[in-house]
Amino acid sequence: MAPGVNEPPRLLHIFGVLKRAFGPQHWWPAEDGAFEVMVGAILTQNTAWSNVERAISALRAQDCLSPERIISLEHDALANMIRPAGYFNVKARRLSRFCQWYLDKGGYAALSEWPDGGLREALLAVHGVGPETADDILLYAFNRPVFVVDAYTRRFLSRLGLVAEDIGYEALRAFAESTLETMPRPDRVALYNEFHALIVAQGKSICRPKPRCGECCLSRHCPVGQDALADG
DNA sequence: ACCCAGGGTCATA
DNA sequence: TATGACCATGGG
Repeated sequence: MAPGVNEPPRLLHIFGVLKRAFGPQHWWPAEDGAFEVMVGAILTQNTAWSNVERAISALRAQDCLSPERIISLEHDALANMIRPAGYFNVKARRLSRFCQWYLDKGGYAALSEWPDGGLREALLAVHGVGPETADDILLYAFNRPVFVVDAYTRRFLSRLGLVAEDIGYEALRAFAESTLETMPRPDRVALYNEFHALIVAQGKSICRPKPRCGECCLSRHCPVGQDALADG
């Protein structure tokens, strides 16, 4: 059987198992602005979300949660505000560059007109925006049908035996997306949104004691994994 | 004290 | 092309 064939039911079944186990995640809900989502996507690079929340709160408290304000700040001022998110010198530069690009391109309304692929290429061309950050922004800020791949996703799907442990980012993304391509676009956006959040939720809860043990996380020792692996 | 987190870039071989 | 170093805070 060719790779990918007959995978949609399996992935959809896994999605159902995760949803029943962890419930709705409501990540980056519409009430938060799209710009805040983008800031969060950059600040959360290799960083716990609880730390990112402190940084975003600090930005909001100083009325600096806008691209105009951010590019107007001195490096040290911005770095100090986002200090709790870690890598503050690196991320201050990345935030500034991103905001400059964002304004240069005309802001959210203008960028919303861009096609999926063109927007993704443009995001990846911004210094400090890699594949996952770009896809976070595409999915959660621009509602584009992109399956976000992160360390949890690779661990999760490889331990289920669906992909190789060392599969590359684009290959894994293509795998996850191609298997669900027949679904209507708005449904895919909603599904990818919740799917990624649920994978992170299971990764945090089940992997907590020994994240890299290779035996927890939906392998044979995990009850959720047994459900997910069962034929649905 | 140690390990990890919703990564990405850059230098080196 | 493929590793390794580096960035840095806060929680378990």
